[in-house]
Amino acid sequence: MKISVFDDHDHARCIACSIETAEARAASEGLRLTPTRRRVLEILLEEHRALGAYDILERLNAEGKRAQPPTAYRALEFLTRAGLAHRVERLNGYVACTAPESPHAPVFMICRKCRAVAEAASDAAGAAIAATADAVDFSLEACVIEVEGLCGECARQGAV
Amino acid sequence: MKISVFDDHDHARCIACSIETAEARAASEGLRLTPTRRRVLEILLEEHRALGAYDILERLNAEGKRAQPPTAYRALEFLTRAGLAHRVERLNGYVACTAPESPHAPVFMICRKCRAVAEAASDAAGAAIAATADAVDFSLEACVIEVEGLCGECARQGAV
DNA sequence: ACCCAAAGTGTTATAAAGTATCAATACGAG
DNA sequence: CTCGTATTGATACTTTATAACACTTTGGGT
Repeated sequence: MKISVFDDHDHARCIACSIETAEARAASEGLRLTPTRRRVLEILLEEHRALGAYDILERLNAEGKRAQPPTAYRALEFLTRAGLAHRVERLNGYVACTAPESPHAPVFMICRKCRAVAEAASDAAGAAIAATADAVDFSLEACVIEVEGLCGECARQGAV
Repeated sequence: MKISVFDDHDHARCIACSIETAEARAASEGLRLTPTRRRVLEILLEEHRALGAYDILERLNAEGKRAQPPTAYRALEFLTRAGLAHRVERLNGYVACTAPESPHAPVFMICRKCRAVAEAASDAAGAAIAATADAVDFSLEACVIEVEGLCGECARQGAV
């Protein structure tokens, strides 16, 4: 298995596909993918990196808006609730979801050198954690798994 | 298995034991457990809850100090590097480590009602995540696993 | 005992991240 | 059309975190 985010891939297609899914979801589930929300999703999709709310804000404002912090936070909250984006706790940032069709407990792989963030899935990890929660009588509602290290590319380049 | 943090337990002993371990580690590994650092560890040990740096600061200053933010952050950084405390990303907070003897990849169970934070361990989850990282050619260095939900007590009380 | 370098602390200032509030507006079900 | 709800705009503020620099303590070498 290779994880495309860390390598070259058809990024235009990657974006188009996500937007398409978002629109389909919006149509079928009554979500309101307003212009700002849609634009924020596009901005997130432009990079496989976590962007902070203020990064988003900067980019919105570079396009002529006069947006204030709540604008970014509201759009990001909408997107995360809709499963179209995820918050990366470790980075106080957000990434577009790369598998918005299906609900899932994502595992993020954060390269500390190139800052790329890849979304993987690990049913085994999810199951193990569910079992642990169960064993200690804890009723699990949400799960954050974030891994930090080096992506293959950076590791081969002998990153410090 | 029961997780003591969510239930009654001999907390005084729990604190004493951790401080003792910290001192032993300091002696054997050349760590400098200075008065402020030690006091911060004690403060963290007082509750099985995540405290923010500014909570710590407040408590230090309630005791007559005139500490500024960097004082708290420095002590917390020392403690986390030494493995005596952990940062809980989800809460922007810190908890004392409940198993400071051995290095480990902790799993935090965060009760969203009573705010208690329990530290569990799941070798299976760690192994699954390591396998996932390996599969995508990612070289893992650190791993954050944080679970949110309800502890048994709060769940039984019919928490919302 | 004395000096030095490294580690630790105090202090000031500021950056970065996130939220409360309220007025104005757009939207869509009836 | 119109009423109620969701969304947006705008102002101000809180919380979290760090940079920078001077000063102090500590422990090893001589």
